[in-house]
Amino acid sequence: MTAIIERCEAKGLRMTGQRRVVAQVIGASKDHPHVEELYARASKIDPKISLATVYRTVKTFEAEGILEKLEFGDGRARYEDAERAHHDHLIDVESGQVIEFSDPDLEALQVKIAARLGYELIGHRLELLAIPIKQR
Amino acid sequence: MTAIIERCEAKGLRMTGQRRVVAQVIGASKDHPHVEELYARASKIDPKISLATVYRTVKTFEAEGILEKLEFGDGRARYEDAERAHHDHLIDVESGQVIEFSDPDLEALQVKIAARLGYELIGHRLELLAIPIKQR
DNA sequence: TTAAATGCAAAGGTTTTGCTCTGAC
DNA sequence: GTCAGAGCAAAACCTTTGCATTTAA
Repeated sequence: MTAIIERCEAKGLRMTGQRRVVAQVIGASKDHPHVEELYARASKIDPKISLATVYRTVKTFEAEGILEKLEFGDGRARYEDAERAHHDHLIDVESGQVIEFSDPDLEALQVKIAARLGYELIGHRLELLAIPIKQR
Repeated sequence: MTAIIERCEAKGLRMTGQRRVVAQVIGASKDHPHVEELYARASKIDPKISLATVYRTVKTFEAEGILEKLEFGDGRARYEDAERAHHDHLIDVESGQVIEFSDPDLEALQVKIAARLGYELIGHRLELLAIPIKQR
C-alpha cells in the first residue's frame, strides 16, 4: 500500500502544495467524500486552495490511475484511492451509509462473464442497494 | 412483460398525452438513451413536448418503480424500463458499446454477500468495463 | 528560467423549479 | 369544475475553462 503522494511522484507529477493537500485529505478519508467535501477538508489545511484546483487535481489523479471516480446516483462525483478501491459498495438505502466489501468469488465470476461475452475485464463498478435486516 | 403505459395506469398515474409519448419512446428503445435523447425522440411524435416535461416524467416513473435510472459516468442520467432492467451492463471501453447480460449465479452471489453483511438486497447496479478479446 | 499549476470569475452542461395556462378525470 | 400536469424561461447545481499570476523543477 503506497501513499498517494508517492505514487504521484512515481508518475512524475509536479507536486504542488495544493496537490499534496488533496492527496493527504483523500488518503485520510475513510468515507467517500464528493469534491465539494474534499474542498472543505482541504480548506482546513490550506485556506487559500480553490475549488477549481481540487477539481483539476482529482481529475489529474484519476487520469493517472491514482484515484477512482465513483458515482452513487446523487449527481456528484466521489473519489477514492485506487489502491484502496479494490472493493465494492453496499449502500444502505435507509441511512445512506456506505459499506465496503470485496469478494473473490464475485471478482472471478465477473471475469468469467466478460470472457463468455468475448471481452477481457479491465474494471467494474458495483453497488448493492439494501436495507438492514431487522433483528427481533 | 407488461407495457409501461399499463403499469402507469395500474399505479393510478394520470395519463397525459406527453406521458404516453415518453412511455412509448422508452418502450421502443433498445439502447440506453439519456434524457436529451429521449426528448429528441419524443419530439418526433409530439413536437410540442418540453424538455422539462420529459425530465419530470422520467422522475415520476422512476419514483413509481416503472423505470430505472442508470449512470454510465458521463454525467448524464439514462433510463430504462425497470422490467427490462433485470440485467447488467458490460461497457466496451473502446467503442462505447453497451452489452446487456444477466447471470443468475451473479444475482445469487449478491444476495449472499448482502446477507453476510446483515442486509437484505433490494437492488444493484453493476457495470463491467472491458475490451474486446482480439481474435487472430 | 520556463512550462505547468493556481485562483478567480465567468461559462458550460445537466437538471430542477416558479408560475401561468391547459387538460385529464 | 378541479387539481395535477405542461410549457416556458429562469435558476440551481456541479463541473470546466480562460486568463493573469504564481511556482515547482
